Amino acid sequence: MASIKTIAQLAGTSVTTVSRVMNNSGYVSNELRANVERAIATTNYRPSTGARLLRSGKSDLVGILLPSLDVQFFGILAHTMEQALFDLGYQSFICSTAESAAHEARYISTFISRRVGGVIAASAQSGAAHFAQLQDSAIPIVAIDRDLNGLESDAVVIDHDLGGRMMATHLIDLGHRKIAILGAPAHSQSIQRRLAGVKTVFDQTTAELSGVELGSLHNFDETYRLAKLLLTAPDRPTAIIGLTDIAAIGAIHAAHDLGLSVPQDLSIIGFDDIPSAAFVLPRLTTIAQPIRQLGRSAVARLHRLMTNDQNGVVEPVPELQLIQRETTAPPPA
Amino acid sequence: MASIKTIAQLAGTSVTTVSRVMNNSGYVSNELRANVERAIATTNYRPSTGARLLRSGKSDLVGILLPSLDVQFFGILAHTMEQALFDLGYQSFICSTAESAAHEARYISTFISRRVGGVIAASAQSGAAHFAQLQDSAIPIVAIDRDLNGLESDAVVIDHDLGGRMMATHLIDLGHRKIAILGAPAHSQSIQRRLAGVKTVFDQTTAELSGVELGSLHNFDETYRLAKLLLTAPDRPTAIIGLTDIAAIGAIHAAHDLGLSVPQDLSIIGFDDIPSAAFVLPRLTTIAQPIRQLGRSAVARLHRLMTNDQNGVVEPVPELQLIQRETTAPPPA
DNA sequence: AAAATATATGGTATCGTTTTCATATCAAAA
DNA sequence: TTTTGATATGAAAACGATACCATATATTTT
Repeated sequence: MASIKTIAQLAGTSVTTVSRVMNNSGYVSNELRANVERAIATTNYRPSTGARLLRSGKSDLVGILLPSLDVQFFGILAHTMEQALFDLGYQSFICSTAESAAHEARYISTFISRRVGGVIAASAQSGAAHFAQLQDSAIPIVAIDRDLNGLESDAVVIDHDLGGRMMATHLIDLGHRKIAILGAPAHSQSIQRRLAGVKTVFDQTTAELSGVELGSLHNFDETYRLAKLLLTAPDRPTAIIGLTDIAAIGAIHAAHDLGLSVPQDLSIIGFDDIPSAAFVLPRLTTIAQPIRQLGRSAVARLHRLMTNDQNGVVEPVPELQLIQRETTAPPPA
Repeated sequence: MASIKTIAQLAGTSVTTVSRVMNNSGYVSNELRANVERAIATTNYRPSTGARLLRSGKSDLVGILLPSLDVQFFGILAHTMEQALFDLGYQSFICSTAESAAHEARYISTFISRRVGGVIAASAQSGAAHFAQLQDSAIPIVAIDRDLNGLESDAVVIDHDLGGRMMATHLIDLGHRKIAILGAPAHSQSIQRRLAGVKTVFDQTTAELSGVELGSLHNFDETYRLAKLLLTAPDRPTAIIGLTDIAAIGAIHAAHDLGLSVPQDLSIIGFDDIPSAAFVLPRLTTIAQPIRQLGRSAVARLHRLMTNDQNGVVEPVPELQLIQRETTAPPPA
């Protein structure tokens, strides 16, 4: 592989000059500059990031830690953040932990090894021990979607509790009095917060919580199964709150297969507004998380931390929005 | 930041010994090993990947180049490949080009700078000029989903032409004679190949191609609009071939909004089998791409190239499968 | 007892960059 | 004519790690 020495020889000059050409620093005559550029072009030489980092100590790499990429929510998040970082001149190092603590630990180790300049993380793990290492290494961290337990750090998190209240309020306002809750994964911080929000509302009204089913796995099959449980119980609810869109979609299918019409016999509301929410028929009423704004906001915060920029506006945490589509209506008379 | 020297001092030994402890090579007494390990633990020191690479020349980094991550197909692909690479001990450097040639060029430059050991790429661009640079740098490349134009390289690509034939055959076997085609994005290599496959079948039967609409953007709104065009034309087709699931879902919605029942009035078939395909009601009949197998197969090939392993079985290119769900039936009498 | 081998440790060159320092020429200012 | 500053160039040190070489002692084999 060609190195800066190769280029220097080819251009008949010193490595110092080559470095100057590449970094546009100092003085270089037009002649030598041309020679160097020609040499670079013919060898398609690229300076080694490793050596560069080693010498200069400056890193433009940002670690992005997500629980997965095949869940669309995180796919969109990763995509948005990488675009935003790219535009700011950073490189993204995207990692998917597959919800495993071991993977997460290994990746954080890698972040330190690669001397990343900053980290954006949505940790699946409750313990934040690994993240303390980052903090000890003076690497700025921004938490996204869920905050890092017991770690003081910047966090870009939507108000899940409010989201829960919005779902409950919408259904109660429509006249529902027997409402069930369905969600997954039970261990997730955001799920628990939405659940808490929902319960807050119930505590203040006469509406009845007619069942809660929380699955451990966040997928269609699991939520579909639990939805059937909810819908075949005695004194069936007139509405279901899906703590995620996947759960709500599972409920739609369960209702469909049980011969129930949505929203005539049963109202269903979801949370997230993933693309599939608009694809199902009837189209799902849901609370939209501003995923892309969330990502951009996290990037902006990290950028501020990395550049030590004190001034400038603090980006507001993006707001939730009720997207009223076709799966909610007043309860049957 | 702590370096190997810091550890050596702390442990009262030389950098050589520290290196030996970290790499489990050579001889180290239990006492010194313990000292070193203690020093590492207290500083949470991690060896610099850059320096390591510089000295040893060995890279465990694999570049993954994809057109996007917010399209679920690529999200799943990225996720699977990263898991497979992780298990083999590689690090993944996932990049999303946002379908832009400029991004792609910059990323390939980055790959060379970071001295990646190999690349897996689904290029959005037709010109493969950038990839030639990789090849010149002796970096092994595996193309996935679409092959690299004019570049001799290993490719893991499903048989899109066959996929097209499977869709057409299924509908014709059901008795359809007036069939329209809907797809996007028009410039995509895979879309064109599926289209060609469909047409092959039409050339050999009396079935009539009653319309072809190709959008430039691959999203719901665009395909929904085109589907309406197809369905409001005189002599409406009895079936629509969606070249992607998104297109097929657009068609389902168009039919629904036009008061047509699927599959009684109109049959619809898709391609990909993304999760949403099973979420829509009626559930979409489609040709499943074995996305995860595709990813694993690409990783296996790259691994073989990187280790120069000649023996071992060559992974078969994964096969397509017709998933018969609820959107296809014989045409109305 | 001598030779060979296993165990243990450290010094130093080296990888590819950037940075600092040194030096030289030339033009403009004093 | 001497000073000053801009322009131009290169030699050498440094970054953090590994690899090679040298050295020393302990243990085993001849």
